[in-house]
Amino acid sequence: MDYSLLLSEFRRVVEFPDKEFLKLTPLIERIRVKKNEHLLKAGDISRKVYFVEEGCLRQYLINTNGEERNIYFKVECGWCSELESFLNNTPTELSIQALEDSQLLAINEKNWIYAVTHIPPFTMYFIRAQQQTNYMLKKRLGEATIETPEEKYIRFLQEEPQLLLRLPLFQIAAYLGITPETISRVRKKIGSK
Amino acid sequence: MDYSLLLSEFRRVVEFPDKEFLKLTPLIERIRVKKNEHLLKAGDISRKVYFVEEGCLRQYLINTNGEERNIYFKVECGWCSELESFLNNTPTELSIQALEDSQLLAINEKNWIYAVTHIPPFTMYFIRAQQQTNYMLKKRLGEATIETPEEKYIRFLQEEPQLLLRLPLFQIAAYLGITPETISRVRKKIGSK
DNA sequence: ATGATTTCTTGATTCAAATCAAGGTCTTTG
DNA sequence: CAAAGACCTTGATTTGAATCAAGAAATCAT
Repeated sequence: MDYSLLLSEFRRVVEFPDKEFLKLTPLIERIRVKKNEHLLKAGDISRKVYFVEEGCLRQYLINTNGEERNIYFKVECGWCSELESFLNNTPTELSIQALEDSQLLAINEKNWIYAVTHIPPFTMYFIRAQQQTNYMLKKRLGEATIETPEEKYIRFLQEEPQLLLRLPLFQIAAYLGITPETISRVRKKIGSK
Repeated sequence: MDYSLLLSEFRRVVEFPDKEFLKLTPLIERIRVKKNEHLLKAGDISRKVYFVEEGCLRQYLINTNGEERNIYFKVECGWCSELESFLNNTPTELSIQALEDSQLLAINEKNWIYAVTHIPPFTMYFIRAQQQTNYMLKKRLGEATIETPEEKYIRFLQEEPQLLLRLPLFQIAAYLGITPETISRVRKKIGSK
């Protein structure tokens, strides 16, 4: 079994000795999911933390009208989970779905708790990664209601251009909180794909 | 020095033996800030993590037009910080300001890193608290662009009614991402304060 | 390849919330 | 207490994005 992608992601952020990593790998399973398959649905209790080796996941909110908003997309080297549900054993309101056929690493609840309490570099990696997510979410929350559709799309082009190439427009629209029609018009206006 | 509020907050979430807590208290300082004073301004590098003993802080985003959006308010027993800036030594885009005269506990960078690497219950508390914030932010990010002003205000009344009593309306408006005029009209419509 | 389905663009129209404006209420403070 | 300033409400108007609708382009499956 090759876990080099995971290890390199850890080492991007913290020091992670081989010895500690060997304690972690037995706690991991590798799974494959098909495009459109759900890993977590609103109302379910989350049982696993996922690391994307290949493919793309989205976490999203759906309202009573069936309208959806994507919270984020996670591609290679991204983590996707709903720890709040996982740790408190409560149903989540946020769903997780594969947008491409994907290969994932998964850690279950018991193993995750073991890792975070017994493998210090994992703990520190986790705190740092959480923190980055946190800051990103705070910024995006502010931007969500202060920026115009044009500003949102231009920011997206600058910050996450690679997603444009692999996702359909309506998914990006549901991420930016605007309609596909509006994006189409912004594109025309700014003369950009 | 009395740190009972902090200790009770820890114990709300995790087990926290007195022995461990005594390792933490020497790392803390108590500070007072006046209403409207800034603890962190966009462009600054964050140096401390704050725990609110009394008063109210807000973290907010400001754009080039001077428009503001409040990310959240933190009152008694809340934590307010920008760890991302703090840990990476990079300027933050999110400011922190006192909205009332406030009494805070503060932990500086060196001490925070010591605590999170040497005081396990602090580490676990921190991970759990981060996680809660994370989930709250994800949900609010989805809601920010899917809910109507009326839905936002009603949710606010249900979830955080105590804030209504201590904050001016325009701060709440900047939190919900709508104008004070719109809130006024929603109030009239739903016949509620 | 070809038809079927999905996705994207463009145009016309509607509508909800922002903006602009003014007056009223509440709070602070000298 | 009076005056100033801050805050909130209400009304009139504007406007930007959503919605509705249709057709074009791209992708997928057989």
